[in-house]
Amino acid sequence: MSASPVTPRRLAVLLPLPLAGAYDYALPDDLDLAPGDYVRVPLGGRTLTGVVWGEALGAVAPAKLKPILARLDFAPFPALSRRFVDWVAQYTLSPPGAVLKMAMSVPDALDAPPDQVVYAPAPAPPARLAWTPARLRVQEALQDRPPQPLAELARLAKVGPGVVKGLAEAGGLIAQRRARDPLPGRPDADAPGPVLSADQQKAARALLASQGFAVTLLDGVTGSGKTEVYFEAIAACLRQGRQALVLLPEIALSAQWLARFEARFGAPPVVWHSDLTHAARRAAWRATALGEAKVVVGARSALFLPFADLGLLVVDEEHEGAYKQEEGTLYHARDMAVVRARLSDCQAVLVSATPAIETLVNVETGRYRRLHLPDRHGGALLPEITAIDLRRAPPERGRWLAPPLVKAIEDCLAAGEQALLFLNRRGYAPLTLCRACGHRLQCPNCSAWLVLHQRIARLQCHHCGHAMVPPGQCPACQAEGSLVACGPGVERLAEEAASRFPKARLAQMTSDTVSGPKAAAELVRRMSGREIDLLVGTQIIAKGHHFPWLTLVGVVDADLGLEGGDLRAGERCFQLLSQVSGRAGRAERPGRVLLQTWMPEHPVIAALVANDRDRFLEAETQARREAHMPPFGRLVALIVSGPDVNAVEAHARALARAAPKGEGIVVLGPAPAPLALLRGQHRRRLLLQTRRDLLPQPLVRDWLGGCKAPGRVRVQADVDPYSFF
DNA sequence: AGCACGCCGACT
DNA sequence: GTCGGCGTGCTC
Repeated sequence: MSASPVTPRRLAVLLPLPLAGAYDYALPDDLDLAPGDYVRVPLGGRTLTGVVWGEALGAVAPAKLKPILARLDFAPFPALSRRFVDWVAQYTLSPPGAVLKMAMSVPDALDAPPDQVVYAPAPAPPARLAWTPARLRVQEALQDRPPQPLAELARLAKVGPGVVKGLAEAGGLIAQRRARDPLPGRPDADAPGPVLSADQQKAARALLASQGFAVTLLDGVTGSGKTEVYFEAIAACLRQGRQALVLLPEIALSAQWLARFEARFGAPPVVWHSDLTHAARRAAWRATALGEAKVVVGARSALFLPFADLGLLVVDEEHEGAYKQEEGTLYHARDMAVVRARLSDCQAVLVSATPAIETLVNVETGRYRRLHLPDRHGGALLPEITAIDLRRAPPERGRWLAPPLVKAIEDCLAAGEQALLFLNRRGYAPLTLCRACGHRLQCPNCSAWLVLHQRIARLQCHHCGHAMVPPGQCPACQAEGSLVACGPGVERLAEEAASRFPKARLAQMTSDTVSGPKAAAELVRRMSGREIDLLVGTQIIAKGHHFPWLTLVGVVDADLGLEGGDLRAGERCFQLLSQVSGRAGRAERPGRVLLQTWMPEHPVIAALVANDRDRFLEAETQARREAHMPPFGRLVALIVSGPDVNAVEAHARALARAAPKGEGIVVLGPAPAPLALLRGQHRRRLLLQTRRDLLPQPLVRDWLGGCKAPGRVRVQADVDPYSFF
């Protein structure tokens, strides 16, 4: 008779996988573990790294239980980060492991970093070594420098990496190993920075007065110097020895922001975004987890870094739609940043010239505090905004610039100043149709038209990336040469501008022509240096660049964002056009903005022209209040998708029949989602609308739990949907 | 997320 | 008659 088996101690381990929850593992006697410890555990046939999440749930049969294999020697996953992961998971209705995966996004970050290989000149190179010109340049580059890593040495010597490797193999260089470089400098809170205006100082003092959790909206027009104000909050955080996080919507394009940061703090921050090299990601992740990174600036995913001691969060351009993650775990980084600040008991600063309605309502109800920077720093004037009524002054046929705008550009260029034309539409033409039969070229995988990109001679779908060479004949009626491009995109606009203003130096700026931070910085440099007279571009020119000689902004289709009937269409359009308008006249030269519109009386256009943001926002807020729309009510969208239309439709109807009912609960749909076909998936949408004081998550959990989807149908819940796609 | 198990087409 | 396509389901 053997002794009765001792029940092993169990722990819950969360794995960075979209599993329903943490899994239980047996704790071997020789391991001493605490919540937060990184551990290696078996799962299926493989071994994975997870995080000890707490005591086991104990529901799993003992026979299934596997042992924890080892503890990893690294700073534990912080308790606050664990609470944050759990909070985000329950709020967004996503598996906690999927949220943990965002926090553990660098697979080998926990291993000791490998040594760096650097090259030094060999003290006694072989006599018969062939000293080619390239090899001599390598030798020269090392003349009065310490040993260099491969890529850096090749760059300095202006040779390919192969030359360096070849020279090392031939015995001309010796490879040495050394610990990887620590971070490049530390931001210094007391470095001599720019002098603040009286308004800026007042706002900065108010920011610094706050202790513990608080949310502050830093509200001021473009150019009012908000960045320098929150830099002072960062300085205060640095003096306390804590870490600060700044979220930017488009980190890849923010060279100007980085330059300002370095000018204030004397060293760069740690940056975090999806385009980092693996080594840089890993270094940034480790430095953040170990508390060495004092200031991190990043895109929304930086929110999930395992900060050792986070003492401040800043969300710049807080109204930006880019903060809403639209794939995988659906979350809004601005809202989650506020949650993260509450967990850290620290301050969150939301920054915008055109705050989101949600944020302004939080100010009105006293949940957030507002600091207002009224004037443009340096006394520059706000631009004068005028609508051009296209019904009264239409452009000629086949042209898109109305006569008053053409005249304004001519005057601007004649005065030696710069102009900007804004059209938020990539490519040459948004629609191609057959003159003979009326057939429209549509994407085979999505319910969207194919957009003609003439520069690369392709028809492209902007939703799934499908591309084809423009056909010579109509695919429907085979008529030869009958296809015509309808409507303007930036490429076509640039074509018209080139023919109307042949002497102007013209440049295009779209996500198609500007591929990455270097190209963007180069274009900004040419614009600043007045090597460009007329810039034509989409969204990306709206971002906070400062061009002193830019005095005219022409918005070619101000109505573009207003169609679609989406909840936030008006607000988004107002924000975008305000931002674009803010490009004009930021120095001593006053700016002008001309908006081409078919509906000058529309509230959005009227508010822009009257420069009356508050009136617009009040009207918009009132409309939301009356419709019980966010932030006066809560929304959860359910997207039902799958390859088979009938199965999708049937399950969407089944969900509608099983919808939660009750006071303050409304379920709309199913309706075809705005893109009823996306990447070959048919989509239907349901919308749950609840009163603000009702939590929709438990309702949705029960709803979906009691209405299982058949195999080939997926249901994705989107809490607080932002765009309605 | 990976990996295995499981039913229908073109090959030795 | 088998090799293999990836659809479905499980992993403590």
